[in-house]
Amino acid sequence: MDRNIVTRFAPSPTGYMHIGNLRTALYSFLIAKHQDGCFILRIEDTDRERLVEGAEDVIKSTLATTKLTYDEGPDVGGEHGPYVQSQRKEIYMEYAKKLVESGHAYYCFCTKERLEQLHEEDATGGYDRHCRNLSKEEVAENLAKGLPFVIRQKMPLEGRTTYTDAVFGEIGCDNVELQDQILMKADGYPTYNFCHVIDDYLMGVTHVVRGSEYLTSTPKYALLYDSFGWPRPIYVHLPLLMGKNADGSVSKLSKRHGAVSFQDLVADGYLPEAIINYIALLGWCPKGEDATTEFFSLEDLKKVFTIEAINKSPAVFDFDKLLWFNGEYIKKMDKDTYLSLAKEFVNFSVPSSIQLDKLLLLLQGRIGKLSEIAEKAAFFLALPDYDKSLFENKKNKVTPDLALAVLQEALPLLEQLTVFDNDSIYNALLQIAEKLSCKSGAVMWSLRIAVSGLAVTPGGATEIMEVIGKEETLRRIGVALAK
RNA sequence: GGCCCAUUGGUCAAGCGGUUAAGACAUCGCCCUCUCACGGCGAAAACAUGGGUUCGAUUCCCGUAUGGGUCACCA
Repeated sequence: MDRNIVTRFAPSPTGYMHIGNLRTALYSFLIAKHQDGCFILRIEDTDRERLVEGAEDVIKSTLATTKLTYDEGPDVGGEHGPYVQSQRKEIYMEYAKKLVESGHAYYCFCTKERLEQLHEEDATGGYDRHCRNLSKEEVAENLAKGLPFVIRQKMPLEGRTTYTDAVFGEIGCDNVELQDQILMKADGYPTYNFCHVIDDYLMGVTHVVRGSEYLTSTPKYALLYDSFGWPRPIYVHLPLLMGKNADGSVSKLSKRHGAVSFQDLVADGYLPEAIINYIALLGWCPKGEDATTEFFSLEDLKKVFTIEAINKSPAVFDFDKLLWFNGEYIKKMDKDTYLSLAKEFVNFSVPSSIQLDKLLLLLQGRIGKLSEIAEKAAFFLALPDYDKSLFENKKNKVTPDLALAVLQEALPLLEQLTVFDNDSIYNALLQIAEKLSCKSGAVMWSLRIAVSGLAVTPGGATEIMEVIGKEETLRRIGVALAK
C-alpha cells in the first residue's frame, strides 16, 4: 500500500448502510486498491441532531463483512486522524477563520427567523447576503456581544467555475447561481460543504469518489480549494442508483423501494459476495473481452476495475437479477459452508425423523435466497391438504385410477425396504412401472404427489421419501389412498 | 422554475464513424429429466426525436422531447 492514490469512504452514521452507499464505498475502495493505494474510512457526524446510537458500528461491520478493509480509520488509526469529524471540531473553525481573514468567507448574524421569512417572500431567492459586507467593527461588536453566528462562503458574483470530473467530464456553473453557503453552523460544527473539503485536503485524498448528486455542488467545493490555494483533487462522481416505483417511474433508490440496506438484504438471505458482485456491475462494466464476464470476486474487481469504465447514466436496481446472482453463489458454495449458513435460516422446528441436511442440500440448487428455505421446506414437515385431482397429469398419462393402482403397489414394496435411501427406493419403484406397464414418470408423479401434496416440489419423489423417512412416507401414501 | 446530467430491448449493459448492434437477468418455446428446478438449445425484444458534419452515423455537434439530480445551520 502506498499513498500515490488515496480515496475515502465518508458516510454519516445513519444507523443503516444504504446499498447505494455501499456501492460508493466499493468503488472508492476499488479505485484505490487497483493501484495498491490507500483507502480511508471517515465518519461524518457533524449533524448533532441526527446522531444515531451504534450507527458507526453498522458501518464498520458492513465494511468488515464485505471485506472492504480500510487502511486508515476510526478504529485502525493512521497519521491523519482523528477520523471522526466531531473530534476535529477545532480544526474546522481554525480554517474557517483563515478564510474570513483572506476575504473568502464572512460572519453572518442573521437569525433563522429572518431566513425563514426570506424564504417565504421568495422561495427560490436564497440568502440575500445581508451580512456579506458588514464592517470589521460591526462584526467585532456583534462577536463581543456574544451574538450567535455562522460563517458563510463568499462566492464570486460573476464569472463561471468549472472543474473536470473523471467520469462526467467538464462540469461548470455560473457563479451567480452559487449561494453564499454556510461553512460553520451556529452550534460551532461545520457543514458537510466545508469539513469534507478540509478533511480531504488534510488527509491527502487524491480522488473524491461520491454519488452524482454532488455533481452540481462541486464547483463550490472547488472554489474552497482555490481559496486556500490548495490543488483540487480528482473528482469521480458515480451514476445514481435508482429504484423502480409502483407506477413504473424511477427515482433515487430509497427505503420505499423495499429492503435497500445491506443488513436488510443479508437478513433476507443474500450473501455479501453476491451483493458486492451485483452492485459492482451497476454503473460499471469491464472493458474489452471481459465485458461478457459477470462473476467477479473482490480480488478480481481490484484487478480489472478502472475509472474509465464507469458509466454516466443512472442504473435501476433490479432485485430479480440480484436474486439470480445470489442463487448462483449459493449453488457454488461448498456443502458444509452452505449447511451451516442455511441452518441459521431454519426458524422452524424439525422432527427428528426428518433428515435435515439432505433436505437443505436438496434446496441448495433451488433457492435464490436463504430465507426461501422455510416456505420451500414446509411440505416436508407437514403434508399440505390437497385435492386428488392433483394426481391427474397429461404428460405422464396419469389418471386418478392409475395413481391409485401405483400407490397400492408401492405400499408393500416400500414397506419391505430395509435400506431407505434414494437409490433403493428408486430401484424398487421401477418394478411398478413394469408391472403396470406404464412410464416410470407416471409412477413417480403419483408418488410425489402422495408424499408432497404439491404439484411443484424441490426434488423428485424418491428424494423426498428419503428425507421424510420410511414411516412418514408410508403414512402419507396411506392418506392418499384414503382420498 | 433556474442550473446541471443522462438517453442502446422491461432491467443491467458491450459498442468508442462502416457490426447480421454482443452478453446477462426477466419473459416465452423446445429438449433432457422421477415433477418443478438445474442444465442445453432457441425465440421475441433496443440505438428517444429532428436537424446538421461526413462517402457513411448508434457512435461527433446543435435543437427538441423524456427521465433524473440539485437549489438546507442534511450529508
